[in-house]
Amino acid sequence: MENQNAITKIKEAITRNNEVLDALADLYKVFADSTRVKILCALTQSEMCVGEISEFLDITQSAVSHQLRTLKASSLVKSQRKGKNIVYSLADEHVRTIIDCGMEHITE
Amino acid sequence: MENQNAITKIKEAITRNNEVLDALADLYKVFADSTRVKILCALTQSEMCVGEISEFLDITQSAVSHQLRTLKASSLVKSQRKGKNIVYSLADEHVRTIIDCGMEHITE
DNA sequence: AAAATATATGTTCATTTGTTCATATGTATT
DNA sequence: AATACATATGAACAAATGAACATATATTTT
Repeated sequence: MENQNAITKIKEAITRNNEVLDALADLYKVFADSTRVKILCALTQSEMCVGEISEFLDITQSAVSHQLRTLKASSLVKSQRKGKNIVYSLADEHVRTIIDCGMEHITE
Repeated sequence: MENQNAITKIKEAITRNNEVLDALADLYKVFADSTRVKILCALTQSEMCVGEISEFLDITQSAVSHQLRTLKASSLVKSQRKGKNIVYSLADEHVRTIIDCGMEHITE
């Protein structure tokens, strides 16, 4: 059973990396919502405060805030107070890469 | 209002690409489940039939079949009958790329 | 210190999603 | 053709999710 052996090895590898794969799925969960994707996409262009995002996505300020919280918890965005606003921006370049990565699959 | 103008342009860009961004979120939705990620991950190593996947993930054959259906609908896997089995494999290299992309963010 | 402004949080509700169970479909083997 | 085997499908149900509403918190401006 040559092939069976190969399958067993793969099974072991998956089991061994179980937590990492769970974390991977969790990361994609964050990108798996069009509101969040749009927020992230906007932030690749420029930092923005909550009100601005709320205004141009045409959803409640509350909804935006909740989503930003999710994004922040996943270390995808960071925030910084500027005057009376809290300005959000991308945490690092990974976000851009991940978005581009997905885009390639779509636009082919 | 220099910055306001920039925001307006971003808003327009997001609105213009609304469908694409929705599709992007939909794509990520497929990766946003640990069962599916594990299936995809396994398939990067070798093609497999439903029974094998079911066995090593330790979930119902039915559950696997349902998830494979989702994966196929998103053009991430393809299937082919071989004898009495139906063997699934990755549809293209994009899957590998997308997984690697996310991995980088996690393992840092 | 009070009022105004911006953001965050708690709760509720409707919707979506993943799994299991039962069963149907389809192919291979006898 | 009948049986066994592998996969797919449908229904039901529990859990997760995203949005809105109401309200709390925090900072700035007067």
